[in-house]
Amino acid sequence: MFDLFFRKFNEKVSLSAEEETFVKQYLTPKKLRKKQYFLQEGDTGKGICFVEKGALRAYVLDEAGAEHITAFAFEGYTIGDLYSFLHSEPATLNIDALEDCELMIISKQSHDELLQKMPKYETYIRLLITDAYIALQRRTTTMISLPLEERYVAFTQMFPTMFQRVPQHMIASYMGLSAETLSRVRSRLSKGK
Amino acid sequence: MFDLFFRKFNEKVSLSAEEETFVKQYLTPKKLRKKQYFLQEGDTGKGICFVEKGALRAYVLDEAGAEHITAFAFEGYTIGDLYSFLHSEPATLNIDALEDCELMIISKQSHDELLQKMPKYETYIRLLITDAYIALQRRTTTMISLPLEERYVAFTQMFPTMFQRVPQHMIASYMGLSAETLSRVRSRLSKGK
DNA sequence: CAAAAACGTTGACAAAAGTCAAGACTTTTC
DNA sequence: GAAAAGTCTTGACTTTTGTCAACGTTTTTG
Repeated sequence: MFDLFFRKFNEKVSLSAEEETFVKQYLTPKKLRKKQYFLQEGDTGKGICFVEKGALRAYVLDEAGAEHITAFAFEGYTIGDLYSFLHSEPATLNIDALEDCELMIISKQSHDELLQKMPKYETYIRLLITDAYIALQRRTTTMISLPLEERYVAFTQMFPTMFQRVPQHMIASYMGLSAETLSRVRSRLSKGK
Repeated sequence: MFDLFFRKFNEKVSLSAEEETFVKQYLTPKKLRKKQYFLQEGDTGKGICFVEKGALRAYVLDEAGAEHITAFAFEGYTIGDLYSFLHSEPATLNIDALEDCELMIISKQSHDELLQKMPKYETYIRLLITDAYIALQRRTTTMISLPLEERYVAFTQMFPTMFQRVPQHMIASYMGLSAETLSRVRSRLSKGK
């Protein structure tokens, strides 16, 4: 149940069995059925979640009510509304399950206590956020510097999993495109050129 | 000379006078004239820099040789090619001075030593990257979810300084737009919508 | 298993953004 | 202080992308 969480943790900072037991106290497992929300705009205090199994997405709604997907999360990813988590403010993101999920939840209180009591946790978090930041930078750079066709190819290479598990119109949304445009890009790419 | 660096540091983690002296050993001041590079694509081991005074930009070149600005940095900001810094690999970014600059450089070696010897430094870095990540997330969300006019307004509010010190065509580049399009957005906005 | 919902594609058209070129104005540089 | 470089705007035109609608297919769901 906690397998993947500690596998990923140990990849960054190695823990003894005792340390793992200590950290486990602060984690709350949670299951989510497909389409259920982990977080809705306005919620407070829901924590962040590590994905043991399944897939989720985060999205915002614009004034017209259209969804814009800002992130996906699969096994081994961590997802949440980081700003609202850290500042204990209402969420601006919606996060829901694309598949049935098994999650490990870390509450703000657990997070703060772990930071205080366990330097290795701080290191883990630092490395986690650093990786996330670098990935997001790469995504941003791709968005502003590559023409559409190459941007699509770059995304398929960055996130190969994503393209098998997520409907195309959601990938379009994630890329800031209409579903039709993405469909046309794909057909152009497949017809040679 | 080190004033702003420690002011910002203390905003996140407070340091005693002795601790400040300790950290100072690891910092190298550097001045840069306008248009000089701090970093060029392919460089290794140049570190990251804290801006005491002045302004810089980071950009990538596409195959056609066009520049795409990925970031600006002003007083109090930290800028560098984070991935290449942390992994000691050749930079993929170019970073140059938009104005005469006074910088504080942290080398990879200093960074690693400080992380080892000083838990407060690790905390500072964690908080720094967290803030940077949240800001970048906000930028990305703005890019995919807002129509152009509102996106421009959102940027002017996010970075009020930027719009007084940076030529407009660079802001256009940062937003992933042509200079002409940004100029037209501005004229539409000024002529009362 | 049947009905409903979701999904991906395509066509016709409209809207948005990019490109190229010219011109006026400002700042830099020697 | 004159020439050069950089900057911003505008117009005409082209290309890209979005929108709306329709259709066939697959997946969900009761």
